[in-house]
Amino acid sequence: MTSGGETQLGSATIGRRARNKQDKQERIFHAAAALFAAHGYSSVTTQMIADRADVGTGTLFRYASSKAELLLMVINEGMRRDTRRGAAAASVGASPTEAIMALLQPLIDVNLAYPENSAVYQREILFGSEQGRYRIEALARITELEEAIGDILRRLGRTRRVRDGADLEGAARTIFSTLYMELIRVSLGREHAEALPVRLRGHVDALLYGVLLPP
Amino acid sequence: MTSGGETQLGSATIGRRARNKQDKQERIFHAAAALFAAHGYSSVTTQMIADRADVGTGTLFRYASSKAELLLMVINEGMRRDTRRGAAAASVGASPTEAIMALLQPLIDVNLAYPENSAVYQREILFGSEQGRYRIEALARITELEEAIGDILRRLGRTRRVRDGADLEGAARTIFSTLYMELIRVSLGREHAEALPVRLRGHVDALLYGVLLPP
DNA sequence: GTCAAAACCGGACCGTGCTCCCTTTGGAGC
DNA sequence: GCTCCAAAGGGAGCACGGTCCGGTTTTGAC
Repeated sequence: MTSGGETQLGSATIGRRARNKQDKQERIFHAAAALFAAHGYSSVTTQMIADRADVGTGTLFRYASSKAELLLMVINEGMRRDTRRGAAAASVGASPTEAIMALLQPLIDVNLAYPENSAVYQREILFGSEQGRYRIEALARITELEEAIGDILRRLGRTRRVRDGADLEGAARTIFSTLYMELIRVSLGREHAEALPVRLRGHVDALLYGVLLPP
Repeated sequence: MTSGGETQLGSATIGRRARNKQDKQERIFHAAAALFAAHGYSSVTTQMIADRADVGTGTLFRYASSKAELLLMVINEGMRRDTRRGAAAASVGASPTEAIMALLQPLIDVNLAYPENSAVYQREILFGSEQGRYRIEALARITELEEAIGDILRRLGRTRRVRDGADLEGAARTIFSTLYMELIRVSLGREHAEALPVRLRGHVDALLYGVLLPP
């Protein structure tokens, strides 16, 4: 290398240490993503991930505090990618029900594509250990989703009259809880996936009826 | 022993083997109940339970297929005891909301008394392994609860007129899902327990509005 | 009373997630 | 260029849940 050249281009001020770290982070991410997708959460061991990422197990747990966190890390990334699409679709959605459905589409898609991993994802979001940065990130995203539903309801409240004393926040939460439980039922194979959208629409419509006054 | 005496009184036809079995079952039950109540699920090891029940670990897993099943076994028993009370209260409950609240009281009580164990209970009901007799029993109880709520709604439908095309089954499910999620939130310490009844009533009232016609 | 079959028991053992602690690396100060 | 310390790495090992198999007890037929 020509003297000093490398310090000038690219990530100049980033030292070798930071680069190493980022590199490992990426290796771990890709190893985990590939293995989980190929074999499913329970069939993948942390040893396999460490080997594939070419790091020791000790190192692995320096980048994610548990096996579950590794899954959250991977799925969070996918959700971030797909969520923009959902939000965009929601903003042009004709009916409020459609808008809400559009928002939830990414969650539904993950469910269909990777049922086992998705079930673990839901489980960890609800019951995972308090600390854990990737769980916190997932929770934040969930909260956003809930608020987005609230937004839709509020927007709707400007066209249609809202019932006296109706609690829009509470309604958003009810919708969200219901959808979440339906999602879990499906990802556990206790309900057929095809019927999911229909059921969801039914739930949402009923709730809207309870909140809005007849036109 | 006097000849033949023991075969005549008490559990006559029950052989020594069956009696041993039942005895062990009870020892295991009480050991698990005491330890879980005293230290909380995660701090109890299967070894501790086996020791206290004075059986080997191999034997322990012959009576419950996993540690989680041991917890389900213990809590199911408590629920069975308390649930009658709830159902009785529900049938004399003035408003439908009150009736529903009365039904859920046992679940709420367990939540308050043993938050950690309760969280594990919910988790296992939702995500536990498919087989496992105690989980199946718990699921059955949950289903009963859901149907009891449906009953209350239907009973209500005889006094008040139901909206055209309203889906009472669906509504019962929405209510149940919402309440269940609120319960989980509390048992995870993410919401204050005191506010729970108020929130639940709010959810239920809103949904009833969506299903019923104004009087 | 004898004996074979069946049911049962329990502790040694295994796999897995995760941790502990020693080793290695990176880079700032001189 | 050398020193030195903090930070990152890594792998042997631990704890715990769960299984397996050899030995023992109970049962029922004769």
